[in-house]
Amino acid sequence: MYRTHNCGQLRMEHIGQEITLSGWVQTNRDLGQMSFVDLRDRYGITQLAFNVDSDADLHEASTKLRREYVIKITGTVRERSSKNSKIPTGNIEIDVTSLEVLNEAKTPPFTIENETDGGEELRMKYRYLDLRRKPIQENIIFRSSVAIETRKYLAEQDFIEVETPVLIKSTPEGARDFVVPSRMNKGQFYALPQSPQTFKQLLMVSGFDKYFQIVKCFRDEDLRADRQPEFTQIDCEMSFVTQEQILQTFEGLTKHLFKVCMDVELGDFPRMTYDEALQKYGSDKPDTRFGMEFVELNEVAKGHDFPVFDNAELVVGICAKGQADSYSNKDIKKLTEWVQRPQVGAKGLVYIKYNADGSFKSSAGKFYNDEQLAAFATAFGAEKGDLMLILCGETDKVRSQLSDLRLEMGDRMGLRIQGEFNPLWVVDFPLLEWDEDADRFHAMHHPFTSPKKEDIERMLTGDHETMKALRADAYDLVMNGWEIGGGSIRIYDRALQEKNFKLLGFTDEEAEEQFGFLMGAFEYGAPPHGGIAFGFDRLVSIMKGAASIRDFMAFPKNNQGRDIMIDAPANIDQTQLEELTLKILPLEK
RNA sequence: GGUCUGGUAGUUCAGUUGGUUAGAAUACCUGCCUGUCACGCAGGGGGUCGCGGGUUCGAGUCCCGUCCAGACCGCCA
Repeated sequence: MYRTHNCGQLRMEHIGQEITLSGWVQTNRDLGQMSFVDLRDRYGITQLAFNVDSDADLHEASTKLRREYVIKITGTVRERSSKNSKIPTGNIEIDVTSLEVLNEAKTPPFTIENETDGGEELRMKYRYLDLRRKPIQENIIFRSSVAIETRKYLAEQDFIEVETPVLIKSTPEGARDFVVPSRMNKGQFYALPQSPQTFKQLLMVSGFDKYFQIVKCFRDEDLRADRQPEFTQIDCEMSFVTQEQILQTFEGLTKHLFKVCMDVELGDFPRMTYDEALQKYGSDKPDTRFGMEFVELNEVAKGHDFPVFDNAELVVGICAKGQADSYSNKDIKKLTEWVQRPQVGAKGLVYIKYNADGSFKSSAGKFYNDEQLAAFATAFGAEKGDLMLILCGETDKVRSQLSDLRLEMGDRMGLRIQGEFNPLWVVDFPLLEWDEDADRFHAMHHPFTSPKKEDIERMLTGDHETMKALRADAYDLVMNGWEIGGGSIRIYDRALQEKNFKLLGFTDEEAEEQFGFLMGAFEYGAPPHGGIAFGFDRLVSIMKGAASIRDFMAFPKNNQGRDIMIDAPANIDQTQLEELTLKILPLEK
């Protein structure tokens, strides 16, 4: 037998018992006549004690133990003479009577400790060693608990978990597909799903009523800290439901997960329309842990011969409470340069300081007297000591730029507090988005999203401008500035789906070829239905306050989409290529 | 496709205006040490300064190219 207990288990109540433990050597402290070895497994660390007086050979053997050796020991639990309050097993130690080295280990390339000295790349190459580290193990174990609780919660609500296929068909809409060549059907390709969207809708047609799946999805796009080419979704679909019922169900799931996995009680989630989110925060995924809401200033700003404002479509700003004194001219200059970086892209930044003595100072002071600057302050609701920051330009662009600035100021002012969770539902998304470059509409959510009931008639008959104004029962769950998930009420009528494809630039033939199976299914009694999908990796990392999802995936890929541990992707040999009737073209230089 | 930052000992990093034999910490090895728990003390080994080219009497340092990594923009219905 390898073990009677694990390394995190033994306490004072076990004193006197003979036990067997197996695990990894964390450290070895050799004091000459005696030595202490920390034995580690995923449950904890237990101290092993060896003494030359009780067994000289055994003590000698213990000094030969190196980091990460796998050993098995038998011994007696005894009280420590000097206790260690830092670890749960710190009151006891094992008086070892037998020691077996199960496997030796090379010196690891980085230290396997909570605070490792290893860099990102090295840790990824030796991910199996990185995963021995407690913080990473805790992340993976936490992820598992969230998955298990999700299944429990949804199963209790009569959801059925159905696996949908991974080898499916490529469609040009949306993200790039990963494709898989077919050997039996030469020259043809499967695609890996970007989501199980059409299959879950077909399951609704089949009458499964409430479906969920914790499922891998694939997108062949560039990576980010929060974006991986393969990722996991909690994917759901329900029949005979309203948007309200879906929101209730998944607000319930979210609250349950925070309660059970985090012991955090979330209050009811506020609702905000898409338009309101953009107007107040310049983003459809606002971080509502802090206010600093946008104030639109066209009325006070325009008509004072300040051409920058006069020529702008929208003048809009934020008020940074109490920051007037914190920003010198030099700081303002730096902040201006910050908003002018290409990532933000603002042309400039206008500030108004409402000084403690009641005076005003502004970069636009030439154009506005104190009374007019006071009108700005009134619009902002600013008080003495506040710093007003104003951008202007095209509405869409300036909102996005000010959103970046707002988040930056939130960071600087310490308003984006770790461990605070502010969820909200953003609702009433537009159905379609006009793409100037492609000269056609894009689906804001996806092409299966239904317009709101009251908009259906307008969609079937309306003109171009009408289409831009169509709203959908589409919704996102947002938390702390991150989109956790999104969904919609779907189209379940063939004619409406055909109309939608047409608006999105599909010919009838393309629509039939790519999604004929779905529209065909709509003709055989499709129920009204809708659903939602949560980004599981993101949800888990947000719950733990981490920015990167990689630490919550056992084996993530790097920036270039490579798995540097197994060195994938890789070439395949000529035989495989021939079997698949594939030929690799020379790479362009 | 683009922007920025970085690449020096096993590892994390420092390295001044271009100038002697490239350093620190940690890890590793050896010795000493009977209550350590980031044990301590003494000693030791360890370097293609990512790679290629150039400037120079002389390059870790400057220039050009290239590779790799990370963050971001584009992209992600």
